[in-house]
Amino acid sequence: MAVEKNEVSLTTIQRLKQVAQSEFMKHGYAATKTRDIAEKAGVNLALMNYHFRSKENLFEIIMRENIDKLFSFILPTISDKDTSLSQKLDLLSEQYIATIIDEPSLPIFVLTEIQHNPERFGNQIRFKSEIMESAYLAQLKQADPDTDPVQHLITYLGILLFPFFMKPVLSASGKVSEQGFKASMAERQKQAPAWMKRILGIF
Amino acid sequence: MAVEKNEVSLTTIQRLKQVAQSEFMKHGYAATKTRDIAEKAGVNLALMNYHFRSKENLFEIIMRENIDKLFSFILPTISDKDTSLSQKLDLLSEQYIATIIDEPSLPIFVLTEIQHNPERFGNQIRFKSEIMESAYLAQLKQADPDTDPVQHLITYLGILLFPFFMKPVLSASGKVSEQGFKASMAERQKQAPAWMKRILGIF
DNA sequence: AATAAATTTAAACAGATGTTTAAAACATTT
DNA sequence: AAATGTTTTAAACATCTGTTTAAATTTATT
Repeated sequence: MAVEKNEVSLTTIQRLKQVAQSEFMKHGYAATKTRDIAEKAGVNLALMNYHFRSKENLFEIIMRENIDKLFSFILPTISDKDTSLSQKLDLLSEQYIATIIDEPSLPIFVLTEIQHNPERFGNQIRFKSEIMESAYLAQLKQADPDTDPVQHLITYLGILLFPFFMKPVLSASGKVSEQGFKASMAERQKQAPAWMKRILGIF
Repeated sequence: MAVEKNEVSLTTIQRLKQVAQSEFMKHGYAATKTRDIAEKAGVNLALMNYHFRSKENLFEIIMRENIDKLFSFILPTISDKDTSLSQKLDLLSEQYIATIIDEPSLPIFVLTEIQHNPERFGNQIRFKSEIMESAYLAQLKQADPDTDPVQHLITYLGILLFPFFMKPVLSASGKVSEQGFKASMAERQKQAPAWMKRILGIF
């Protein structure tokens, strides 16, 4: 009995999760060391296993949250039957870039780890029902009946997310600063919907 | 003296490189074990170090080749001053998708490892001179003077490459087969230039 | 054929790394 | 205050993993 979720244990668990999230994102699962997580969280090494059983289990918890952050959070927007396609494109651009801008390595992290372990994480994306049968997809199909709407969905995701994949390249080549990247993403946030509307031929 | 590059050592080295390439692409650098490479190449463990000095050195060789495969191979196309922007967009779509279709995990692999080790690999992309001063970029600027041409470059790369990033997600969700993916990429190969031309407002 | 060089092998090394153990410290309940 | 449960710690364990060594084998040179 005794404690359910007291102050101390919560902050310990949260510190571990925070540091784990940061380390996993920076180095990927395999290159992240439990000792680094413990050290940077300022807790004893064995505490990680006490609270999370194993590195793998901790990782799975983190992954679940990040997959949600990358895919599931847009479900309300794309499922809304009361907004037009044009409005959805505006909203998606705004929401996606605003969400990812502060965690720019999230997309590449999630997609990399899904690729390294497809059987484990692939099915966590509620792709079939919620996305495939969304109003968004139907509206894409209506706007361009000749093209598989999934292709347009991928294209728009690419327009919104691909710059985050290229960020390390741009940064390392000394071509773009942190400031400059954020500015260019703010600009893209405004232009992306218009670009997609031109592709779809809607105005 | 003696041997320079005889039959046997070449095939051993090539087998090691082939397997290393495949293993690094599947699991990433950190999760790839030297023992796996040796075993799958059918050579003794120590031979890898004899021929390549270290796992890291072998990886760097592989990476150099893959960065070229992802970025440098388009330099002739984008530098050509005798082709129009429209022609370049056609060529890029054709070349990029044809090159990557047989190695679909190449883009995510390269960009992930650049992110994990930006100082080492980031500067290997000849971004400044060859790309920034290319005819392609000038023509993008001319077509849309109000937008940073680098942004259009990134957008088009996203349209062409992002589906490869999504492939594990689509596959794992059981929504798309290997066959289906290739077919959709063939379709995209045809449509992508038209989409980009609509974004740029050229016809 | 004899010698030298290059390649391959089996075995071991050294350090890293995820995890466990057993005890201590701390908090809660009775 | 004693007893019970929870959290934290230091240390050790067991395995994995990149690399090296020294000898054997194969290939090339003279």
